[in-house]
Amino acid sequence: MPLSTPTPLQLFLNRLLRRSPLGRQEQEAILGLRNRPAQVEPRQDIVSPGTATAHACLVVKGLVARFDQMRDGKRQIVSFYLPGDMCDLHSVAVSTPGWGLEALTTTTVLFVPHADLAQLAQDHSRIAMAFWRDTTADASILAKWVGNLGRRQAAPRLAHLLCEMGSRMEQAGLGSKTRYNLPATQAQLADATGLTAVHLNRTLKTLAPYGVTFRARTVRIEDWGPVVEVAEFDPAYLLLRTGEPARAA
Amino acid sequence: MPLSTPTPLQLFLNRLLRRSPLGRQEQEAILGLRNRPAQVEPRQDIVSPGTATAHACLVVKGLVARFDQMRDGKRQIVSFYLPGDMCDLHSVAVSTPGWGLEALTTTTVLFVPHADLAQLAQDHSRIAMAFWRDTTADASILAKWVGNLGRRQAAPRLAHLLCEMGSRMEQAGLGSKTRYNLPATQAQLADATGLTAVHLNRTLKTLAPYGVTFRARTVRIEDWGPVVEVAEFDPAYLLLRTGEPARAA
DNA sequence: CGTCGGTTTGACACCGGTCAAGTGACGTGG
DNA sequence: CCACGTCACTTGACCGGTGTCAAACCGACG
Repeated sequence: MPLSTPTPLQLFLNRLLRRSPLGRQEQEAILGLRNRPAQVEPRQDIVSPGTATAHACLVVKGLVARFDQMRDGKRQIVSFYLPGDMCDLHSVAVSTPGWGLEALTTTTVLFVPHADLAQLAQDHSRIAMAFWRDTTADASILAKWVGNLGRRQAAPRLAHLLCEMGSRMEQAGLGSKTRYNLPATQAQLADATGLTAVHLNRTLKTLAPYGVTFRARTVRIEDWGPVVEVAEFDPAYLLLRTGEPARAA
Repeated sequence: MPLSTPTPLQLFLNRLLRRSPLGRQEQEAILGLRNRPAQVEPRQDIVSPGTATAHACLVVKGLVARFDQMRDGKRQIVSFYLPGDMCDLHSVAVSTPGWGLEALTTTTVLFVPHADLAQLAQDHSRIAMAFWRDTTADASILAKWVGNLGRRQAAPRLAHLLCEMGSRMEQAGLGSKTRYNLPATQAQLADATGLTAVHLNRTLKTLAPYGVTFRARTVRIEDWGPVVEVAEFDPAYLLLRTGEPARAA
């Protein structure tokens, strides 16, 4: 439990603790991580495609997207990062060029040196495991997206994304899964669902009868059940712990 | 370098060594992993969707696919595993139900207990890092697939997959990237590319002018360059080390 | 010779892309 | 306070890429 106002690194620690038990000493090591805060304006690339970095990037406030860019400039958003998420944690294990990171809204981030994270993982096996788990959770979401893009039509596809973001938002303490702020444009949601902006707009309307609306950057889902139904959404892949955060022995 | 006939676990070790340095002791620990071999027939599920397992699954011979299944029975293949690949390494970090594993051809696998792998990671920080890297490489491929499915048309999409499989086959020592055995049916390739079997067949034909053929389960690419071009294929995301395997200090 | 799984082909329907125009909210500068 | 530009969203008409359905083909194997 965070005692006072949560520092940015607390957010990250909390996320880890949701899935992995960590001792007091390990928790302090994480909270003591060196870092450099930065503010990024909407539509600005935090990391341009093809650039290697020496820092992971913790989202503190706002919304960040990782994307793959085609030769003709088309973008496919490959994952969203919410406050508390560490964007490039996997790049501690492997420096990963080839993807870009874009701030979708005014965003506050913390840059944390890869080297420090790697050192932590080396010194504390439980932290190593926690990082690995965290990366695995991201990978699990990626796998689901592959299924979503490959085998679902526009409406269930979008519905699935909105269910996912709702669940993640709620779990991050940023709203309820049936009503949350999603600071993205329709064009960006299109980039995430593999649709065009025009068709995303139309698809959004076909979801209206189900009580799904997206206005003023706010997603509202009147009735969770039916939407989950069309989306075939099963949150298991998010690997959320439902109960208390895991505790160290 | 494997000295004598490579044991199955050697395959796995080699794969790890391609990306991570490991000392003699660590290498021996991996080679000494408890395991249970098994043979699986084509089209048979190694792990049914929704089942949790206590074992990771090392492919020794053949081809395995991880897939996501929709309510109506449609499948989306989410990743392919070649000999030497550990199918569910990530599930050591998090037990991941929700996906199935299917043998595409007659396949030999080795089941390795999660617990033993976890123990190894706990005892050897370099092994932990190696596992993490390995998982990260898989995740990188997943991310690329998201881009591929979301923003490319059938022909470049399929071409991209064939380039990827070629590169991976070659690197696993199972052929050359321009000519390799891919023991999958067209329907299964369709499941991987998010197409229907019918359209996959047609798409295959549109690639013929580029010198791409798939007959008798063998992919042939007459001229690598132009195909890479239409596919927009850049192998960086495979995170292959081009030079010597990394060595421990 | 018959069966079966996999592949190939054709005709047709439909989902989603493309292009283009129009609306509405908001901020800026006159 | 209004004129204007910008950006996101909306709508319509049309087109093309894929899906669907159904039949035929083919090679492997009994």
